[in-house]
Amino acid sequence: MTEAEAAARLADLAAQIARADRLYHQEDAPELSDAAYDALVRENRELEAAFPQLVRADSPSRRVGSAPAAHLAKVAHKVSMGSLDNAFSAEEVADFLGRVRRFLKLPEAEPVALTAEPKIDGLSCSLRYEGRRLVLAATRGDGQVGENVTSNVATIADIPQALPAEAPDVFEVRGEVYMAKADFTALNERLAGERVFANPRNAAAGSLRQKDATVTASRPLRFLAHGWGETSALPGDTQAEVVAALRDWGFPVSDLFVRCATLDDALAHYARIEARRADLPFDIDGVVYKVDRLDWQRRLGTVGRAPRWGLAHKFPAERAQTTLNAIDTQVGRTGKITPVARLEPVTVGGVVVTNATLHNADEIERLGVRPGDRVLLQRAGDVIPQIVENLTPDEPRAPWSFPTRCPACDSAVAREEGEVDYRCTGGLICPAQRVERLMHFVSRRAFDITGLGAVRVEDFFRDGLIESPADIFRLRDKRDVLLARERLAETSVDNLLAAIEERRTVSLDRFLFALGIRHVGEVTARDLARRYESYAGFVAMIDAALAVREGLAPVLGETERKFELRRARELVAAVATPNIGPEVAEALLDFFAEPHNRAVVDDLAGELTVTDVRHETRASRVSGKTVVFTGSLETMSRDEAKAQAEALGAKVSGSVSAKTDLVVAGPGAGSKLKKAQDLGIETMNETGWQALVADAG
DNA sequence: GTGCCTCGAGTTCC
DNA sequence: CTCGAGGCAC
Repeated sequence: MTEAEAAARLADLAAQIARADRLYHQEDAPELSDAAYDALVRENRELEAAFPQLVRADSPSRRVGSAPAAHLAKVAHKVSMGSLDNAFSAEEVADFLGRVRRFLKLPEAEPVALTAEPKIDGLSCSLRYEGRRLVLAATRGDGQVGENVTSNVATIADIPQALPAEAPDVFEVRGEVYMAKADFTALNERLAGERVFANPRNAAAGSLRQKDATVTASRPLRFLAHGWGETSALPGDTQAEVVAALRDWGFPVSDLFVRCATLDDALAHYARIEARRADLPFDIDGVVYKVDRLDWQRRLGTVGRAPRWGLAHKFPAERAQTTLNAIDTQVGRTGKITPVARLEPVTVGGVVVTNATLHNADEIERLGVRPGDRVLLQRAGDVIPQIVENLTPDEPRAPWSFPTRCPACDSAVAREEGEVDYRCTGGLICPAQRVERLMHFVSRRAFDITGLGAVRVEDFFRDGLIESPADIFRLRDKRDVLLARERLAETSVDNLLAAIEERRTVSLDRFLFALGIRHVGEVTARDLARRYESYAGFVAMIDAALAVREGLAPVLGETERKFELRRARELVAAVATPNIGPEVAEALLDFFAEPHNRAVVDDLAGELTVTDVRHETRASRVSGKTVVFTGSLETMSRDEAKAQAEALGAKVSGSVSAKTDLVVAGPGAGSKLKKAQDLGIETMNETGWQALVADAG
């Protein structure tokens, strides 16, 4: 190869790799397989080795973080890695403590000790030790599935490769991988000129998630332990004891970690940490509190993605001023019209912000903003940009008015009685809504089809390749049409089709969530799936409920209000699923009553295998039974009792009927206990219930 | 009827 | 992440 040919090839490679990086990171639509990507990177490296004088300023090899994380293997966490709820004021911290007390039903005199430590701005990492040897390191990822960074972590000096003999057989240490401020500055100087990292957090993330661990080794990464995941045994009964054990085993832990006996102590520690913030060798964005007693942590459990026993008390967000250039609107999958602020680009908290949501018309009115105004911006929770205040002095100007026509389909825009949002009335004909629904369908929490990101869904929809979800599963018949498309090579087409085939079998909960029925999100879809277990069972319920709804008519002498109440009650009874009330029941039935939706769902189901969902529970003598709690519970809250019952496979009901199997009665139980006794239903007190739970393990 | 808690839906940047 | 609002306990 001549030098001229090599130079041309290097230019070509730089462009291809940059494009692949951009597609992967920003558009979520990779066109190259991992192997193809690696081949490009390898060829680039070899050419540069042969012609060192030709190394380009924009060479992929000189770019920081050039190996995208896509190329790291995925690992499922045994115990999910959640995030913490945030608080921004002392009041919110007090609220948190109040919630803890209420959940645990603690007497007022009982103190709740908290641990407090700085919240380091790095990236969470889980280190799994088996037989006291480090066997796996993983990033947090989405909390359920992270990336395998074992070989990278092996290069971090702070992280022990082995635990001492007294450590348990299985132990997952969790903590933060970070880069010290001074090391970050030095690294950027060393990388001089080329694409430098914006902040230590990005530097740490970019350095850890390298395919080539020798790159990680050259980066000054550090680690601080603050928790744990799966463990075969725990070296203590409190957070503070376990953290002390982690330190004894050789893990760095924060020297600002303290145990606080009271709320005031914890807040004082927050103030102390905040005062020292600038002098600390690493970036922090707040203080983390945890309930010290581990038995309480276990009882408090987790809700959604965050444990009830922990809280991140964040420092006030950084703010910046900028100009509001325009207010645009966009249409969501439900037709909601959302106003978005287009801003003069400005740096806030280390990133350049150009857009910010304005949520709704009320928010715009509250802020009194119009295009041209100066506004104060912050990144809420250091992530989502938010307009805090309008800085343009009040002067009489025409207020910004909400569009009356949908920006996508020109249908009328309407605001329902008592609702804040304006919605496009175009429904099924609005292309924006159709595309958004398709995007929801393929999104990670729904069908999770890799290679079918926002950009491609939009392209395919526009060109008529995909009009409804079922069309996605018929793309395999259009392989030649796909191949004929620009920028879609054979490998990408086959990768995409393979990804689609992988999802041809789907669990009922994901299936229901993916349909995008109003008010039916992930949790509600799971409730429905657990209740009906199979697709056939679910459809049977829908048909029966639709028949009930058809048959509803006011009876003679019934007032409209009474009729509405009866209608709501009967629909809720027909759907018969926990946490589904009148509003969701109505939305569900509205969806299936629409013939077009029904056709779309039937068509889709015909392409798929929908697998049954069974609620995984521990076997116990209340599995499959209906339990009612009545009276007051003394050692636990109702929520906790309910959670226990559900974990044992029981259904919790609020009232006693012939279908009830067990009534757990505390002091002050009245009519429900009496009714249970009259019906000959088994009853027990709280101690009996605890024994039953303990029996199940 | 009221108030709490949780969920759903929409959003930003890399 | 934030907001509004649905569901349910009190």
